[in-house]
Amino acid sequence: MNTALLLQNIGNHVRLEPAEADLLLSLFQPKVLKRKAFLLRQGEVCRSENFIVKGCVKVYSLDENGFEHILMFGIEGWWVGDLLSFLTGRESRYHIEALEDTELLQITKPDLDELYERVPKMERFFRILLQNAFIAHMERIDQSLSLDAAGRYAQFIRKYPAFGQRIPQKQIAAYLGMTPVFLSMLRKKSMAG
Amino acid sequence: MNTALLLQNIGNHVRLEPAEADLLLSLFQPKVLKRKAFLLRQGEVCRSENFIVKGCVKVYSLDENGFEHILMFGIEGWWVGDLLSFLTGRESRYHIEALEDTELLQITKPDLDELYERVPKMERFFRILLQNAFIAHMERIDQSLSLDAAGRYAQFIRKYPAFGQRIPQKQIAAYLGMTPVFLSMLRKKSMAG
DNA sequence: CGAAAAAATTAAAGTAGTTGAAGAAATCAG
DNA sequence: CTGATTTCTTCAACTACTTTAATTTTTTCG
Repeated sequence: MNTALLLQNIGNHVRLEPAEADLLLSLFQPKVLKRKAFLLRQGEVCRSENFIVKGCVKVYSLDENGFEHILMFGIEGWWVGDLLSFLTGRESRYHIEALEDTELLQITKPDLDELYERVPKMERFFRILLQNAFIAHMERIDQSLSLDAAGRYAQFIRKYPAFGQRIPQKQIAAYLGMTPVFLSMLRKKSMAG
Repeated sequence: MNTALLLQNIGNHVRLEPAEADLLLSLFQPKVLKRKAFLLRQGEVCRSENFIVKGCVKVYSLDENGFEHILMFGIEGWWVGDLLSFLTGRESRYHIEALEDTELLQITKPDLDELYERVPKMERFFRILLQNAFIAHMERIDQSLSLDAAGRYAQFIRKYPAFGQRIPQKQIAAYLGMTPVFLSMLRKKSMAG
């Protein structure tokens, strides 16, 4: 599996010695998911943090009517998991499912703790990761409060142009908080206007 | 100013030696805000992380129509700021304004960096803080996707019963993403039902 | 490739939430 | 304490978005 992408991702924020990089890689396990396979199911405990080497996943909850609400997508170079479950050992509320055949590198909590012990600067790396995720979530909340459906779609396409191509509209609607029918109507309108 | 609350808040997550606690307190500055005074304005750089000793603030953005969208409230024992601006030095998109007369303890970025150097376990403390904030935001996004206005209000009251007493309905509406008029109508209906 | 499943489009009817306006109640500042 | 300001309530008209359902287009995978 392509471990270079992981090292490059980490290298964006902290500088690792070769020996540290070797140690780090030894603590990650590769995992392959077929399209529609689950990395995590609601009710399970999330036992790993997961770096996406290839492919695409969605993190979502299911409400009592069986509707999906997508919290995030992840593609190559992104990290996914359920942090609350991972850290506390509680059951996750979320499903994580592959939208395409996907390759991951996984690290378990004991191994991550060992990594923090032996390569303390990795604590900094994960703090930065978390900061970025936090900021992205804050912006998303702001947008969900300030923008109507058309505005949220426009922002989404501007911010993640690649996703527009790659992810079915139905899923994008479940991420943006609108029905696929309405999204289709918006797109038609914006073509015309 | 009541510094015990800050030490207690930190003590929930990391154990400090007396000397470390003294050093830490020496790096925080007290600040007092009158009701309606600003801790931060849109366009300014957020120069401090702020621990609320007493009082209540709101973090909000203003849209082009002049409507407020509240990202979070903060009361005694909470931390507020604009992390993106604080970390990157970019201009903030948010206002932070006191809803009541408020007392804060502030730490600047240089002083926080010094604190990390001299008391490394504080890096862990802020990571935990960030994790909790991240998880709370994730839950809020999930709710904004899954719940209608009535459900969001019910959840808010359940999760933050104190806020229901203390914060004007108008502001709660701006936090929950609905109009004050509609919130008033919901409340009337739920009294009856 | 070809049959079957999933996704996208369109249209019409329905509903949750908004807007504007006006009076009543609560809170604030001098 | 009092006048001024802000907040809350109520109502009726309006609109952004949903729902249902039928048809077409695209994608999947054996």
